[in-house]
Amino acid sequence: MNAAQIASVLNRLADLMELNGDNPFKVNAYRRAARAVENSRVPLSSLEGGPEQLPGVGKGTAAVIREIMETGRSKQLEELKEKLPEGLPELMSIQGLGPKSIHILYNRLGVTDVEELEQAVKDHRVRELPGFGEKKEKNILDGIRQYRQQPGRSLLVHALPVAEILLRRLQDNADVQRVEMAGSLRRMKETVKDADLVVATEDPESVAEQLVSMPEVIQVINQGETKVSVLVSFGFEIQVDVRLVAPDRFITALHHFTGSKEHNVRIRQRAKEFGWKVSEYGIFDPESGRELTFNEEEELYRMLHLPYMVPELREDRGEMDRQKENLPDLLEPEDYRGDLHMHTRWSDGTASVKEMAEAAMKRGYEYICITDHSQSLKVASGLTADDLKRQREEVDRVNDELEGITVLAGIEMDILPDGRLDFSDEVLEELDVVIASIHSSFKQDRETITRRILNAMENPHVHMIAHPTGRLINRRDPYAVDVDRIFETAAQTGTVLELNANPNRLDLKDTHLKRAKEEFGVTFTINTDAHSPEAFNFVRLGIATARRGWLESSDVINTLPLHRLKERIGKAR
DNA sequence: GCCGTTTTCGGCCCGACTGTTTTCAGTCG
Repeated sequence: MNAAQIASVLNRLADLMELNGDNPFKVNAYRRAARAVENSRVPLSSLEGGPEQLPGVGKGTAAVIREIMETGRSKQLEELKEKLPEGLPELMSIQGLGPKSIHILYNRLGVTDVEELEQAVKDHRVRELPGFGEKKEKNILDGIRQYRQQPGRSLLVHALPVAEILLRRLQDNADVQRVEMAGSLRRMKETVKDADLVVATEDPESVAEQLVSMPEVIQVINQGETKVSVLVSFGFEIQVDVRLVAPDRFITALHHFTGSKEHNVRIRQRAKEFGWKVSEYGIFDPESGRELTFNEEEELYRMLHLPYMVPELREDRGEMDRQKENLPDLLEPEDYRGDLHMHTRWSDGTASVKEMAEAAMKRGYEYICITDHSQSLKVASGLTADDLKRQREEVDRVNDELEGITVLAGIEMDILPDGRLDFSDEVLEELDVVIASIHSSFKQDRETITRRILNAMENPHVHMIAHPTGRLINRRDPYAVDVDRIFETAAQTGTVLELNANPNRLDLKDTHLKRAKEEFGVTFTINTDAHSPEAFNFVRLGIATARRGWLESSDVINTLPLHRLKERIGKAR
């Protein structure tokens, strides 16, 4: 059991305890313990003095953690699972229903799943319960309908341009003094539920009017003094929440609505240590009655004697417990010197080698690497060893023609279902960069598919593993791969792991990056896997994800000048 | 369940909003 798995058991335990009607503070204690396990800088097994060394872990939760580590199970969890109907946790995802309501519905009406809840509402049995009424019944019905439609979370790559369009429109409004994105969008999470914006204005009414009268608005959900929510359609539907605040409260509101919720909790606890109160309106000193507002977020953090934390770090994944010098000096877009994974018309790309190189030059890259698919990937017109030789000639020609960029010749080679590689060592050693990846037999069991990737990493000619877990966000689960063994072997063999910046992949994801770096010392590469010149733009998402994973410039080989890059990937021993 | 240079007991983050309520509980972000 790794840290993430133990944390997941603790969280599950907290969910069920909550439904069981346990003391909310106890529930919260389990959630805190889960976060502590997940955020621990040292593996649990090497914690001298045991889990109770972690902040928020005491005798009780430590015993549970020990039990999970030793047996892989939790007796408490099994008892709760036994006691509570299977369908109950699902009810938590219905808007407006929380643990208290579900507890009552279950105990008084015997409601155990969504269908029974719907029936109970239709029979008007729910309105008879204490604390419920007619309106609540209607809300529950709406909640069920919404839950079944599941609009789900939007990909960052879709939501970001919408928010940017709205941002520009608001900036053009003379009544708007400042406007910024907030929420998970500003934190650059891989998916977002809605697009949050914060606006500083003296005239909220006029701004609200502008928002609700935009042509893309298909529904006004809420139009109040301080908040406008609209459903817009830009080829896909997304909810946009705009907060309207007085200019002097802009920064505290921006901070509050940027979140995350967990980070905000820690910020408010911190303020309390000084006897202050933090809210979206400012920092309030109950003694003097003074309320502080700010011009920049940096001042807010300084006020709390904290180092400034960029939005990508605000997840309560340890950032609040670090001194300034222990916070990462995050990777910046300017550090990025070249893309090492892309396709051309030789396989399934849309552009030539030269067109890709020219597009890369325009972006100021110092180098790129052409990595078309290998022979076994027939659907993508994979290249044979012979094709590779001819492609190398074309790469050489482009290098002669173009000044200021170096084109490397590589391959994205399939790891075959039986674990063999698609080319012999003799073919591989001719190439500048060898990326290995999986494009078939995704459904293999954990051991088989993990072994497949380990094999590839153990080959001295394989420099990198592309999209190591194979997940497609919202569409396909990761392979059953044991990521910890991948990280461990990557560190041992010097194999570089990819953060694939394709917006559907972002693989490795933020939490993997952080753990692979901190616990295993893995080195990474960020590549777009571009199949066209336009796709180079995705690097922005890759860099944002890397920042969410606490990566610094020195963790990512794409920040190296060419000669040092060559040294780094020359792992043949 | 956890925690303590004001506390080993009595707290545990803040405010808006809604719907159920004559003063508040639950949910949400």
